Amino acid sequence: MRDFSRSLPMSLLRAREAVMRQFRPSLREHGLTEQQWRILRALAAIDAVEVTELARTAFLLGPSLSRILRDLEARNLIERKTAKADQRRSMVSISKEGVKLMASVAPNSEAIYAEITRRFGARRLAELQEMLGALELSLAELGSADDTIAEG
Amino acid sequence: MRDFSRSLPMSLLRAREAVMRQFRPSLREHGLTEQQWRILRALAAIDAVEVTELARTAFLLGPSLSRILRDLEARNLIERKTAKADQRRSMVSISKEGVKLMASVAPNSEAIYAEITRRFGARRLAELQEMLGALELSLAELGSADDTIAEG
DNA sequence: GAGAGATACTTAACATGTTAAGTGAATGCG
DNA sequence: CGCATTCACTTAACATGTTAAGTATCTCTC
Repeated sequence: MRDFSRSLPMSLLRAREAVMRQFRPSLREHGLTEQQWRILRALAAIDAVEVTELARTAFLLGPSLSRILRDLEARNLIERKTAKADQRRSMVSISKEGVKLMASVAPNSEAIYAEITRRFGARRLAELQEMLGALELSLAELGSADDTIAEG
Repeated sequence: MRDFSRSLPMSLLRAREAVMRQFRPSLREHGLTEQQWRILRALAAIDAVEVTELARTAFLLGPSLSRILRDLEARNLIERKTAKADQRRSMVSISKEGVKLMASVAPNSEAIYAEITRRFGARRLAELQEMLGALELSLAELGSADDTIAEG
């Protein structure tokens, strides 16, 4: 069997960890986890979203998002109100405080991203991202192994 | 601020998830998590290792590994014995049952990996892995942002 | 050879990942 | 209309990620 430390999943895991390792301390100083930060960033880009849509954008599973939203709401970083037309849905938006927090974290975060880009090379980074996107696409058609079996 | 869904961390996260999505169902059928599988694979390649070394190989943090080893030991998939020369260290090895389980999972796992390689292209996959390794390297010098501050 | 410090883990505590089950609100259809 | 189904979440339960603290053992130095 192939040396597993050279397998694609491990390469991806290590690469991602190397990157996140740069950001975590800064986020931590502001009392944010990586996932909470993803949610705030996703919310900052829009007015309000449904939870399901937010899950897709922030790439989180429903249950994780549910818990995190509960906590972020308790910290007054986001706001929630049920949709008028459909009582099942709730519209989530970032609060004033949330915006303020983002503003205090963003500069540092941007600087770190810039340093990573500088070290690895902007062109190379773009190539890498292109390949990652292509990989995702080539597996998306496949669905999960389960789906394949179910469909067969 | 850059659309975060196009950021490097998100690209890496989505790509890895797309890949792992293929493997998880098969592992699940055998009652294994991704991390447990990593440990068994790491152990299969050698006779016995110390916990710390295993953590590095399987890319797991100590506390996670500690818990998982406890569970794998309870399931008789691994064996542990304290080193003679140094009572602090414990040598971990895969058990006969562990080997048997691996043998039952490996074929399917190999097939999935082969399909991924086929879809994405072997050459392209090698290029991607090379870039991921390079990314890791270019950030390794940097250490974590904390270290940098500490050193400055 | 005794005590301070380092080492190799383990435990603890809290946050998230993951799957299954639960809840309340809409929808579709006879 | 009535009611089974679907939908949008939430809760639950268990596994791992992450940092800090704890424990036992070893090492090094005086």
